[in-house]
Amino acid sequence: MREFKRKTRVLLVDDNNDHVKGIKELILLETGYDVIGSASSANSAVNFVKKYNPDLVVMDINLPEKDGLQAIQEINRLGLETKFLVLSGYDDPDLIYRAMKVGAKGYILKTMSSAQLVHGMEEVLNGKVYLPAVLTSKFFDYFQQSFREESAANDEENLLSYLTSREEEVLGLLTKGNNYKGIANQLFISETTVKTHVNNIFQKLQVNDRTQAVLYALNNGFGKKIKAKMSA
Amino acid sequence: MREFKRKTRVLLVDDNNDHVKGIKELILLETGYDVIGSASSANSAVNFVKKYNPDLVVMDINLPEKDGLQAIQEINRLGLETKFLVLSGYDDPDLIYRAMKVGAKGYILKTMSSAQLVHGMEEVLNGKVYLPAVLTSKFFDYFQQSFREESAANDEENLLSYLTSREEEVLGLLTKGNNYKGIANQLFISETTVKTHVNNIFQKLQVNDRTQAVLYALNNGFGKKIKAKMSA
DNA sequence: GATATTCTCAATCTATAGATTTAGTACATG
DNA sequence: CATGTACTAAATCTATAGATTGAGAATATC
Repeated sequence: MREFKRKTRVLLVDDNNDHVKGIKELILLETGYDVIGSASSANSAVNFVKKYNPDLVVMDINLPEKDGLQAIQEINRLGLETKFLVLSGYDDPDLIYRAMKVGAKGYILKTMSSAQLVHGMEEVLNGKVYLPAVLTSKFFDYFQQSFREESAANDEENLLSYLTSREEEVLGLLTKGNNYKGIANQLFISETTVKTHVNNIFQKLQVNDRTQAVLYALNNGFGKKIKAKMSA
Repeated sequence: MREFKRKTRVLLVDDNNDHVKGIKELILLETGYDVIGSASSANSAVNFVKKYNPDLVVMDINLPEKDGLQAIQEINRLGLETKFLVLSGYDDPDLIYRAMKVGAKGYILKTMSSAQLVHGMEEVLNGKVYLPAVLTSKFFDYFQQSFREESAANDEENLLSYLTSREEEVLGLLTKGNNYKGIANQLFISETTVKTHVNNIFQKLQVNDRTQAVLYALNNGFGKKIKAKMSA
């Protein structure tokens, strides 16, 4: 049986033409890869993928106008098998987190070696996630921090705990976008009573209007429950 | 200056006594480690940490009654510097995800080599996250899946995309709880102009008031966009 | 150079939100 | 049974939100 492997079709996305050239040359040194195009904006990247369905997109995420993460998200919604390897100049935990969140399969820095880039491409194409150890640590710093803050916010002094059950009920309807009349109808009480409750809620949450009350509620775990699962 | 490095104090948590013995012997083969105790339940692990404040906890998460993840969470709330390396028999993406979520710094399988265990311990103690490539992939499978489901619901036609950049700016301030006056002051425009923008926002988002607009924004990914940074 | 969009603002009007005071009922607790 | 709290409600008032119309300036598009 003859060895006949279709070349991997790659799209490069970067708004800097020199970068595109450099990376392209680098990739073409490897057998098995074809750079079938390049794009310098998120929109053109999306259009290119729609037309030519590359196997892999190597992309910078710092693009003019719309950023690369949005492009990844849009393309992923198309339901294709496109893999994304982010090639970024930044190692912010926040950026890494958001890239992985929207569905990137790998993230490497422009300062990393070309061997690492090629290795990352291979891993990603094999269905794995490629995130160098340094970046993995940064990702988890951010990931775990977000949960620490969440549980810290729930602790401390949560003003929501001072609400009576009726007030909680009213606040719940506020967070659904109801006005006084809507709440009154749903709770079978008068509009003035609702106003009284809402005013008391404002006092307790130390806010001035319903929008702030709703924001306080959402930011402080109102309505959130811990889903406890049994472990194996 | 004399080389004098304090030994790393390790707590082992596993409900199987044979496992504890085996791991303990393994660790003690390494210089620099002291196994200062072992626990066979989540509660006794928590109590042990409170009393003896180990540097590292190597733990199985499959424990009777309360599971190891809860123990990690409880201990992390104490505000100590305790590092956790999960040593599990299972490689479920869900388990890995939850372990990392509650603050584990590493996760390795019992089937992995002792060299890998020791390496993981070192990495974790150095403040890094240790997650073997196979498990990293599993973690991200789960992680990304959870967002795919979320964005599938939010997607379809996102009305936020019809907003002009100025309207986005105004909506951003609305989601901070500002009233007309506050927005006008911050954008250096008149209050009536703000009202015009807000009205246009309502039209485009098909809502009736600011609370609904804010809720729509928050539920449809507003603000989850990249804060554009200058590229190198 | 005509057209469309965006951003700006005023003026005016109505509707709703929010503040405040007072008060009746119910219920629990000491 | 006196006291405190939660829930209900009315009345009244002010402040803010929101709808609508019209219009000038800037910029981009064709």
